[in-house]
Amino acid sequence: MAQLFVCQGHDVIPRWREAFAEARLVTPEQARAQAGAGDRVWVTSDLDRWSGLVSNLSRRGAILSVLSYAPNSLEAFQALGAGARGYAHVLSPPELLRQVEMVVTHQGIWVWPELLAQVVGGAFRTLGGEAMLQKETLACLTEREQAVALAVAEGLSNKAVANRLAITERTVKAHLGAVFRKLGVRDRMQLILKLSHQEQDAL
Amino acid sequence: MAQLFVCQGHDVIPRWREAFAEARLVTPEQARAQAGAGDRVWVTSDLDRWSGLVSNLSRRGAILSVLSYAPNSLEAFQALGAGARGYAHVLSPPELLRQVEMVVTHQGIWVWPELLAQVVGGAFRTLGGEAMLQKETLACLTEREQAVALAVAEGLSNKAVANRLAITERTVKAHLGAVFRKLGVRDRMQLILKLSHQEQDAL
DNA sequence: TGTTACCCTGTCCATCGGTCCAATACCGAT
DNA sequence: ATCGGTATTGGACCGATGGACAGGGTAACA
Repeated sequence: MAQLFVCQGHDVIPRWREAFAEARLVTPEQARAQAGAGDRVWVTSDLDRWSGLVSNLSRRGAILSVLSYAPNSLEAFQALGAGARGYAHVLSPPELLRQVEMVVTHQGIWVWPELLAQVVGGAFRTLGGEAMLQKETLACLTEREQAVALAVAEGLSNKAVANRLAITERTVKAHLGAVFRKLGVRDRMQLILKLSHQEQDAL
Repeated sequence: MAQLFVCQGHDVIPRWREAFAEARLVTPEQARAQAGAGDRVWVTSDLDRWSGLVSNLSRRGAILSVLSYAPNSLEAFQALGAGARGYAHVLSPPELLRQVEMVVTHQGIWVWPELLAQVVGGAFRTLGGEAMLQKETLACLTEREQAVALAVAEGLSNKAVANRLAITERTVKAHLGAVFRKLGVRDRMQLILKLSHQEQDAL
């Protein structure tokens, strides 16, 4: 469970060593070579292709946090989208870094406090809008059919939907068949498109 | 620093007491009366006006987590938008509940794992960073793989893609396999979800 | 009581989808 | 000229999917 700080060496942050005595400073290349599952890896967003590094290491099971000199919401979502679980200022005090580390090691998300409101608020508005569009097409479905349709629209397999709704896979198929018939689609792929993106349903 | 579980009493979850020995079960009214700054409050989403309760208590400094019998992205955003910091299944095992508690008390966000991708993705789209991210994901594909990926993202079957591109269905499978590998997705549904929010600008 | 709608389950079967094993050919780079 | 990447196929395997057919149960309603 190594604690790795990825940087180019041009600016070593003493706060990092204060926060984690056992921290190791490594180059991006060393990080790619050494980081494994469970390692806590900290990446500064001034590195070249930092998001690629983040997604690479996070896919390998490492726990990523991104540190930025100028935190902003877009970069925050780039970080989270790439698989990072933490996003904070690069000069955060040691106590804060330890707090971030505590959160991310427990499967949590830690975002720079000033951005948290936009993160949640903005996301909620879009989801609300999408929900309105979905409501129309879902209106003609029964409650259970809607649950199945929405689960399928998330990319789940029939087995996964059955597991989530605590019913058999066969029942999922039955509901799904009804959904296809009512919405006039042929398969789950077109259902996903219909629910996730309304405007082009000329199929 | 009380640990309060808000419920109507009709279904007391023993896991809650397993997770937190000092937990107190309270009604929504009791919660409004007793909860104060620093208290950890757990609310089930089957309560009437649960989101109002959540926003009320969170404004008073309590640390809110929402527990749902059927977690879904819309409800997750409602919860986060109302000020909750945690969102999990109501039947989560005690270890998971303690993990959530650990995260939220350290200023973190904890979201039911299956919803995390959507939470991040939905919020990212809000800020208009979608097109850039999509171009980045398509950039690592060859010209032919992009054509196949985009056709599949329209909901076409392998056979239909083969007809459009004037190649064999077998070849479509080959390209598609490469696309899955490079983009780190498991099947065509994940691919659709990854690409369905852009199109129109890559051809 | 019969009807209707919804929810749940089962079996059978044809097709589709994804991955494994190959192979051939083109083209640029070393 | 050999090597690596890309594009193109083939076959085979097996799980996932969707449709057809055939039921079970509950609840509301005339």
